[in-house]
Parts: sequence; structure tokens; C-alpha cells
Amino acid sequence: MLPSSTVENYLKAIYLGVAALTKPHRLLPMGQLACALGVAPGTATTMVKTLAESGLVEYEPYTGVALTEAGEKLAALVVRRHRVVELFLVQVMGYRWDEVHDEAEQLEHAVSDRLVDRMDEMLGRPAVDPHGDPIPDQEGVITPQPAQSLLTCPLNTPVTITRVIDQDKSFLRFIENHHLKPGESIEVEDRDSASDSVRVRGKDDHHITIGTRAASKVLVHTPAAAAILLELVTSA
Amino acid sequence: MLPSSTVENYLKAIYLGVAALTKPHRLLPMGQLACALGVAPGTATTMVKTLAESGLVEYEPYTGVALTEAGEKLAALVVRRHRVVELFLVQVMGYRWDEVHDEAEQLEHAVSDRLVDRMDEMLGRPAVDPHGDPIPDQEGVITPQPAQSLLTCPLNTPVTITRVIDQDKSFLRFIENHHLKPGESIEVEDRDSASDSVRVRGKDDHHITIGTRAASKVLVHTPAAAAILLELVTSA
DNA sequence: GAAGTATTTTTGACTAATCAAAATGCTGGT
DNA sequence: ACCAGCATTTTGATTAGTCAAAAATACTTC
Repeated sequence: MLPSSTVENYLKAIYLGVAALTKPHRLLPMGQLACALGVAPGTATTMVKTLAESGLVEYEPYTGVALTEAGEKLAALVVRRHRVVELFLVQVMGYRWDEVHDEAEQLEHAVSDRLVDRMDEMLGRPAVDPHGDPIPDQEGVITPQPAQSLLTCPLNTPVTITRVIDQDKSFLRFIENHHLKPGESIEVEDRDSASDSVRVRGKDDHHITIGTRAASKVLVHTPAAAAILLELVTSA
Repeated sequence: MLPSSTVENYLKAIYLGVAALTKPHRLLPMGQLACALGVAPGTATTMVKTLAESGLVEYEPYTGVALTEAGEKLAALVVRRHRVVELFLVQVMGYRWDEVHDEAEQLEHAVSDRLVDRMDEMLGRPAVDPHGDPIPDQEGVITPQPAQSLLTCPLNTPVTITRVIDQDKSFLRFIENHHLKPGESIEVEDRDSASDSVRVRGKDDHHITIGTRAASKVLVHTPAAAAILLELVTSA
């Protein structure tokens, strides 16, 4: 029995929700899941219980939910479809990076594995989507990307932006307008906990100050990390 | 309220079913509709009644169903999505023409108008899909294609195949293997009602005899018709 | 540790879409 | 004109997914 798009959405939400969990507690609370899916809490509970029956999740009442191995693979493949489609829309169909999310949200449930693989091939088996989010391979495996956020990277050291973790259109526009898209090279000059902000020097000595909430969504590679990564690639 | 993919499927089936009706009675019987959708007859009746409530179809109990103007436009746009996607899969994604139907069947409910238009543009605003089926424009309008089948075209006169009306994989393979795809030039040499067959001379003087059932699904342009069509195009 | 708040689960009900099978209506042939 | 046979509609039931609101549980705070 192949999963309905509703089931796919639940699995994806759990997959992404657990990954985004601050505590490594690794059990996603029902409230958070319901919220992510835009559904009433009771609905999430009911659905999660049936998902548990089919062995896709492990459910601990009053505590939360996590994916089983089977559920995780399924979820990763949904995420893979989503991200390959996003990149395809940008690279081949000429979409802007802030426009692809909704379209991909629909397509991820409609494209066949075959079509996704064709897109993937056409794009040269990319590792990340337009936001820098990693694309799981055909087995659902992600090669881990060591990354720090603007809150943790070293000060006054050139770093390369690799990922922007947010799908909100206006945030993505903001990022783009200030040349903070993945690939750009910048330096963090200062962090000020009092003003809850981070000062960044970007392209052409353009300075910009952003809040820590926003800063935490911008991930970077340090030159050192980049070197290690390169090492890995060349030795493989 | 935007139509569910079930509603879209009903509208499409009525649209295509009415068009394929032999009698110009133009009212599609419930049985035929149910069969086209692979659904029990009672299910079709129920659904059609609710479609009638929302003004998308006209329903005559015990007689059949037809689309209203609103329903027809919606249906045409679904068909447009389907056919643009089919052509896109063949031209851009490298699919074979006998492989596209099922994929398009899914995608037609997931692609946005925006994406379809982007594909359409990329393909150069084509008039027909890989099977020669006409593609409705953004308004749902089809420019009528004058065409005859292998059963009605003149004998021993070169004609060009323009359309193959069947989605069955094995039939399409057969057509392809015998060089009877849209674009090929052939002549009908003989029709024999006793053996219920048609003899065709194709490429490289390759002869082939096919049944009338199959022959009726292969549409052609006569040179005269092609000339008239050219006239229309150049004068426009 | 008791009280109040927040989260989670239960309950009862609803909608869309479907089926099988019984009931109904239509039509053609003698 | 009648009846047999076929197509169509009704009926009653089912499944997936959802909500609102009531009940239960867990967490916090004093």
C-alpha cells in the first residue's frame, strides 16, 4: 500500500521537525507536529497512532513521535523529491529561489521516482537545493554537511554562506537583496547580545546588521571546514 | 473553491468522452463515464449529481451528462496541463512517447498554471502533444484540426500521419515499430471489408496490414488539407 | 505538594469519495 | 402491449481525513 500524500506530509513534517529539534531529545511533540502541518492537535494524534500501527513511526503518548527506520527512509525520499524539484524549477525552469517552495510542495507527491532521477541526472547529481538544503540520495541517505551558523562561526574570518534555513518568501527576498545567498563570501564582524544582533561585512564592504533569530538561519563554511571537505572529496 | 483532482478527472473524462461520442447526441451515458474512470456506476451518478449542483455539468437522469460552459473550460485546462506535460516529458526529459501517459496523469493535478505556461513557452507554444492530440490554449480553446482516419482518406494518395488516438503502451509501441508515428508519410493502398483490414505502404516501401479498429485510431492529413492549413497560417 | 496552566488525548460529528447490491426505469422484440 | 434484459439510480455502509470541544494528563510555580 503506497502512502497517500497526507501520510507523506506527516512523515516529512516529523523528519524535518525532529531534525530541527533543539534538544537532542529526538521525540517531536504532537503540538509542534500539528502546527507544522496546519492541523488541529487531535488530528495529529489520531493520524500518528495509525502511522504507528503501520510501523512508520514510534509513538510515545504525551511525549512525542519519531520515525522508525522504514518511516525515515520514506520521509527522506519525499524530501529528496521536494528538493530535486526545487532545484529543477530554479535551474531549468527559470524560477526564482523564493518562488519554488509552494510548487514543489505539490509536485513532491506527484512526480515518479523515475522523473526525479531524470531531473537529478540532468542537474548533475547535485548535493544541495537552491537554499543549500542537502538532497538525500536514492537510498534516502544524506552526506552530513559540517556547518556553523552566523552565531557560532569565528569572527573576522572569511566564511562562505552555504545554506539558508527558511522558506519564507520575504525572508528569502531579504537575503537575496543583501547578497547573503549561498555561495557568497562574508565575514562576521561583531555579535552583540545586548542588541540581540550580528554585524556582517559582505560583498563590496557592504555592512548589514541582522537579528540573532535571522542570523541563526544562515549557515556558513569556514575555510578550514571547506579544506577538510575538499580533502574528503579528493581522497574518495 | 478549487476543484479536487477527483472533480478534475470527472470533468476531463466527460470532456474526452463526449468528444469521442459517435452520435452527435452529445450526452455521455453514465455507464461510459463510470467505465472511463474505473469506478462503479452508482459512484458516477452520485458524483455527477453534485457536479450538476455546482453548475459544472448538465445532467439528464437516465440519459447522460454534458459539460456546461464553465465545466468545459475547466476540463479543457486540465487537458491542456496533461498534454503540455506529456510533450515536455518527451522533448525535455527524454521520455518515450509511450511512457508519458501515466506520469502526466499524476502531474496534471499538481502543476500550477504558471509552470504549465513556462513549459509551454519553453516548447514554443506547440499546437499538439506527442500523440498529435491538440493542446488547448490558456483559455481552453482548441483550434480545430481537419483530419481523416486511415478508413476515410483517399486511396493511393500520399498522406501525412498527424495523430494517434490511443494511450495504450503496446499499441503505441506497435505504431512506432512500423513507422506510423505522427509526421510519417504513407499511402493507403487498399481497404478490405471482408478481412476487416487496411493495407498501408509506409517508409521504404514497407507494407503492413492492420485491422480497421486500429486504422480508425490513426489520423492523417491529405496534401490538400495540409495546403489549406498552410493557407490559413500564412494569411493569419 | 497543591493549584493552575498548558499540552495532549478522547469523543462525537462531518465531508468527500467510494462500493455492493437492491430497486427502479427504459427499450426492443415478438 | 407486454415482458425480459440492460442501464441507471438508490440505499446503506465503509474509509480517510478532518474539526471543535470535553476530558485527561503533565508541567510549573508558589
